[in-house]
Amino acid sequence: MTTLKAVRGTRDLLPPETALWNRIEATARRVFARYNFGEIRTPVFEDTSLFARGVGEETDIVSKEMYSWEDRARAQSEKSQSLTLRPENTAGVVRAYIEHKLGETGQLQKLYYIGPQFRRERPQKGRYRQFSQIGAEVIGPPSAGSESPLRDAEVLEMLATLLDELGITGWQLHINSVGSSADRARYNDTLRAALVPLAHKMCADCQRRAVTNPLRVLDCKVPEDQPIIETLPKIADALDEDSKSHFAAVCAALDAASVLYTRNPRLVRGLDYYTRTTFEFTHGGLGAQNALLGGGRYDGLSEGIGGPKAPGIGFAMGEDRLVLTLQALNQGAAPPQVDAYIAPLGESLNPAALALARELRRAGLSVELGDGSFRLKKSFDAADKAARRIVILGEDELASGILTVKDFSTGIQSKVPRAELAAHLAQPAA
RNA sequence: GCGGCUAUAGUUCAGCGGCAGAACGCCUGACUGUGGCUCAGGAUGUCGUGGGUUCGAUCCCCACUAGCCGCCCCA
Repeated sequence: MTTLKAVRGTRDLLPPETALWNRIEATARRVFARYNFGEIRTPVFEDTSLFARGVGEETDIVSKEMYSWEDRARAQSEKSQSLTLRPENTAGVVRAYIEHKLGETGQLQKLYYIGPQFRRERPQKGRYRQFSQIGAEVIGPPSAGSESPLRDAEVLEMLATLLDELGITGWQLHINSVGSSADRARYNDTLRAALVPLAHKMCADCQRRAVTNPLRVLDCKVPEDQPIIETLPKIADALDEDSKSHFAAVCAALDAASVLYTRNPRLVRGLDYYTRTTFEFTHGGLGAQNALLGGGRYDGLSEGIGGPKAPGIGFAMGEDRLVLTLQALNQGAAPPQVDAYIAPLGESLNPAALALARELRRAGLSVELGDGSFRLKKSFDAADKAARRIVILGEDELASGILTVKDFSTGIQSKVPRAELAAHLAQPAA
């Protein structure tokens, strides 16, 4: 019989790494709360058409990376339905915004989520088929200020703060504006036309991109192509006046808040719904997956899936990549040390050891419980790895109520009355 | 989906067409209630899975699976 394994592109997270995941999530929740975001939890699967209409039929995500299946009809009268594991969470959040008529509140909605997403891609380090994203959306009717460049800048400033508080040093923020969807379509045509006489001088990938996806030519990393790319029309020149001034206002607000960024006129994102501001936080040391998070404004998404006008801006950060980055920065989780390790001497002391452990744990201490069958030497060995102090519980200690405690950091051994034990163990190690 | 590299002990990895190896970790003892250092001893395992070549395959060949790197694309 073949042994079962986690399926391709999925994996188990084990201690102590899970402690790092919890720290990241706790930090994100703490920062989001300071900016008055509330948590939203949407279903892990949705109607397939939500993603087809929201993310874009022609995107790679929708055309070849979704986990979709036909949910069978239970009765003759019931139609079967195509369902899909969510490949990203923005479409689900906007669907919920529409479904619950959150626009009718007249208030700006500030929502964050943390959870698994699914894409059927070739797995690589930092790219899994089930991956976790931490994201947030600011969305609402225009009267609530949802189109204001201040919202863009606030989200970016929040992200800079979040990365700082996570302990990620050396991040870079790249921002750009892709304009309205009309601007974008017009620029796409301009670029395609401009590439016609140039493409044959470029790399094979670019020759293909020039036809299939001209915007991607801007991302080319081949050194020989760079001079040609420099001569191509800039998207900034294709923007209408509103988009230009909006982008200028975003930059001005970032300057005022001293958030460092780079204007990157080549930054184009892969999802169809992005308009105006797009951005990406990157970090070296992630290989080809150098993006920690990405996002942008999506002023037409709600209407695109049948909702009211509800401009918004949001981002999604790859939690797996935050973990990799923090580990690379030597901020991975160390095995935890409990306050005390209780070593009963002899199996007859085991019941008394449990009673003592219960007493200490109820006092709020973290306690590891050994076993009376261990020789004391073995208990010391285990205790030294797991705990700051060892508490020895033998016949003498049980009878006298005076316990033997040794502090591993100082090597000092002392006798502590049971009534004072919890307080003694609560003291920080010397 | 395409191309390249890889798969051997719990972990990181050597290795060779003829008995399966090291380091670290683990277990036992020296030391009957005292860890870290030291010393002595011990167990590590379907050599990824299936087929082929061969007297004989962990090694060579093929397929599959998985991981890593790159491409596409993206968090």
